[in-house]
Amino acid sequence: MAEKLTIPKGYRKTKQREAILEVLENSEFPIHAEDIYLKLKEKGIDISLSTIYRNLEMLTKEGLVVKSYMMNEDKARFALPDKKNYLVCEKCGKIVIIDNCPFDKFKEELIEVHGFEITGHSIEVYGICPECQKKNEN
Amino acid sequence: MAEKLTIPKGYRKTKQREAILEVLENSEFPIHAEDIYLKLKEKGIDISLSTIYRNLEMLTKEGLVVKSYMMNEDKARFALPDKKNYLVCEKCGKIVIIDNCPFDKFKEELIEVHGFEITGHSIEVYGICPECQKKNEN
DNA sequence: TGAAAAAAATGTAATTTTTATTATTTTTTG
DNA sequence: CAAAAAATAATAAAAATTACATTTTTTTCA
Repeated sequence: MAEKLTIPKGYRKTKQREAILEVLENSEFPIHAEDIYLKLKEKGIDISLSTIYRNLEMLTKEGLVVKSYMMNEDKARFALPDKKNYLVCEKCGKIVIIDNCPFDKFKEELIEVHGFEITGHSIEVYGICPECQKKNEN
Repeated sequence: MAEKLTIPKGYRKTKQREAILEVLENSEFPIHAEDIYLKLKEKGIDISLSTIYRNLEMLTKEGLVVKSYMMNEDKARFALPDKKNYLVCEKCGKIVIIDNCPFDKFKEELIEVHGFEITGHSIEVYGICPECQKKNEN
């Protein structure tokens, strides 16, 4: 469970906004706008999909949320920044977060070679998870 | 300039298919389906957008092409696999390919920790390119 | 506390990207 | 060259996202 996030300064605290953040906090991996919509529906919170999109856009701009796309999917996923590097199983679709991100070790090298001032990154790795490997052994 | 690609076995050789591959070969970085459409229009090659999408889907499935999404864009980009790791400038949008991909060094570590059989990956790094850094010094 | 003003939320419609469909054309093969 | 298979173009349809006009909620401050 992640620590409690707060709505960025200059934005109002609303039920919907807090509810969206809560779903993202409790999610293990990047999810679609519609997943948030359905999760809130389940909880009895009535919210419109466009409100979710609008808030996700704001949260992304403010840096609280990271937007990403998964291989062969045509819709965006959203997650807190600590969940932006992940492994995806090509067979079952399982997503596993890479939490000790290997990236930092390369950062210096990249800065040197390309001169970029690096502000962020995202890594997606695809493959076959241990469970699906076992299934294929039959 | 990359080496000449061939249409995968079991598929027919058509003008359109070859033209799409040529555009991808000559492209420095991942591009949109519509970019391909416009480039071919320029060259006087008449092709329909759906043909481009259909072929990109096939080429992606066959592993000749990699599909990716860029930060804050809602449409897919396509490129040959050697161009799938890149730096994006947040200011001017410039894209620079990372060609000596640092990823391989971590592969072993990831396999050990998560047990995945890794088949591929893509890395997007965002930041500010040297030129935009200079502009901001004013 | 209670308007008035400001900001945010809503539902719907519109837009954009991508896919499916179908009739036609092109390529392959013998 | 003719038949069969595959690919294409054009169009329509579907899916994801954004824009718009209006309503609701929150804030402000007298």
